[in-house]
Amino acid sequence: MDWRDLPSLNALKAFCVLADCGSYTRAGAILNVTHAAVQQQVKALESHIGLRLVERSGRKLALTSDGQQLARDLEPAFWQISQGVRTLMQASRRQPLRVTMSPVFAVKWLMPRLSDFQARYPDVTLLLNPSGRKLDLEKDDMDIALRYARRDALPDGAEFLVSLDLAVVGTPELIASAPTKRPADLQDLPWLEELGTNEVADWFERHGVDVSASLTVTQMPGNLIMEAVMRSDGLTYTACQWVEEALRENRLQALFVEPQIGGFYVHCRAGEPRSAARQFIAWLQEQAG
Amino acid sequence: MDWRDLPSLNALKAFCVLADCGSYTRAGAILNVTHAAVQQQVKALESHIGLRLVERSGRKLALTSDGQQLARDLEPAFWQISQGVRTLMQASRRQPLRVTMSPVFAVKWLMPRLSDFQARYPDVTLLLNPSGRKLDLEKDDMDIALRYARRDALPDGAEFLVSLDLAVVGTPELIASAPTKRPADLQDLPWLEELGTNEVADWFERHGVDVSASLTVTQMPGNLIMEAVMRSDGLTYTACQWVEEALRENRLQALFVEPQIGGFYVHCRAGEPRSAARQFIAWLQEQAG
DNA sequence: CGCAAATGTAAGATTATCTAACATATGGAT
DNA sequence: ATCCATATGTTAGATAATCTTACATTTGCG
Repeated sequence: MDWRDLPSLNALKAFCVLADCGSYTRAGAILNVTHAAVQQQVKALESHIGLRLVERSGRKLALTSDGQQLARDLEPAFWQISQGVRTLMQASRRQPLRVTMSPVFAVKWLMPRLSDFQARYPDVTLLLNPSGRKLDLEKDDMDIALRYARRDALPDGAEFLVSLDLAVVGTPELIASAPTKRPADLQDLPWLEELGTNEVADWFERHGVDVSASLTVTQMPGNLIMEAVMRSDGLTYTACQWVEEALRENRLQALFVEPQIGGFYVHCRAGEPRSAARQFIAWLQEQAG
Repeated sequence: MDWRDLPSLNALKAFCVLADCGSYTRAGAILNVTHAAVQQQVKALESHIGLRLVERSGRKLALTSDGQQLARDLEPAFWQISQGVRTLMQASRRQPLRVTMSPVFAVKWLMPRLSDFQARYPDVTLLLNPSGRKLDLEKDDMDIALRYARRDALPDGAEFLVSLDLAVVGTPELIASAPTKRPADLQDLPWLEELGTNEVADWFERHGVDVSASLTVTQMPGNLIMEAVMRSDGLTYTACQWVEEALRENRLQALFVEPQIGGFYVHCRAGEPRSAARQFIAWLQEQAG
């Protein structure tokens, strides 16, 4: 295959359209360019090949016999290319964009805004996967992940989205039931944390408290924790933003607030080519910023 | 046919070559560009289609199933295009370049230089047609004409080549046989001119001589004229350059020399696309200049 | 482990391509 | 016939696509 002295493929395309419709002006309209562009392309093609392909007779154009022969070869070839590309593009459009995130982020931040996205990009189908488990983009076949991280530990390639103030949260009653001046004071109170995580012990460690001593931590599914906290079953460590309303109404209190210590970032699978992914990420950033 | 959202054909070409050879670096070499160019084109194509087409596993590349499907469509299409173009280009190369000119120009100017052209462009076949008749480029199917014109009457689109000094020419014997001070003196001498032309009468008219009175003009084929002039059969009107040697050796004399009054120009058929034509014309200009 | 040989990325340079503006040509309407 | 609407043809300069350069990253091999 002699790829090197192939003429400009755009010129071939222009000629093929011209052959189809028999007019520079109309061919230009079809290709969304001016007649002059088509005419220059065709001229360049004639010059590359070394034969006249088009002839003028009056106001009409006609292909020379060489031009007709070339058009006979080009038309099916371009048709085949067009079909092949179209098939893949349709397949691509049918695939929804798969997004994974923690359930609390889905409920508190993403879902309330989602109707705006769907109004602006009605063609994009989102497939949300709220999951406590941190899914792997490649292995679990996800396109985009929205995850929590501390500010100082953003993974590579992540784009920061929403800043969060983390704090220890409990009912005023529970907090009043014991001293809460220093972090160490809290180790005698009951704690609740998400199944499979180690947030509470980490928190004490970061605050210089040795928790090798007794520490009552009950693990439960994330969606049940706030209910239990509200019943004064224990303290938990969470973002003030997720319990904003309860804090405002004094149904909950926040202790040892760490402002903007971390937040949610967006992570996109490497090399994701779909424009829908770019659109969704840009929309997330707009909503966040 | 949806010509408008076809992806960049160059990107498709790059992908097709990549699919062929399985390496950005090699594909770049084949297309005579860097690996980075290929890789950007393929990435742009993935982004246009919205699907990944290529995957890296270690140092090797592999097409995704979508990529394989696309390559299956593209390869025969590009092959067909390539064949169609190649066929026409070969046909074009086989056609010789048809050049018409006056016989004297062929003999005195072109032929002596022709071996230089053929040495430099051995691929170009010239078909020379020396002809007294002024052929029509279109009707007589000629590509290039080399013709005489006065400087002040160059036809449109003509490129001037060689400047000529025109003069009345005759043997010293003939010229000595009568007064030759003023143009009018010459009207009593015998004249020779090319068949079918009117050069002599025109010359007298330009010099303000009324030749409605007797004027002896013998018309004959151009190639016989100089022989007859040498035999003192008459005067003729010609370019000093064509009889340079005879003038130098005083076998002929020139009267009323009009320096640089006209010359030969080259005229190419409108829209001639062959590079051979451009090469020949450039060579003519170089030889002339 | 360090090197060689790939791929990946981004900024800036280079080309190809297009537009705008005007000239020319043609066929039909007045 | 002459004018006008509608084509094509041509060019300089603007715009956009494409490529290169230079560097980073990844991977397999000795």
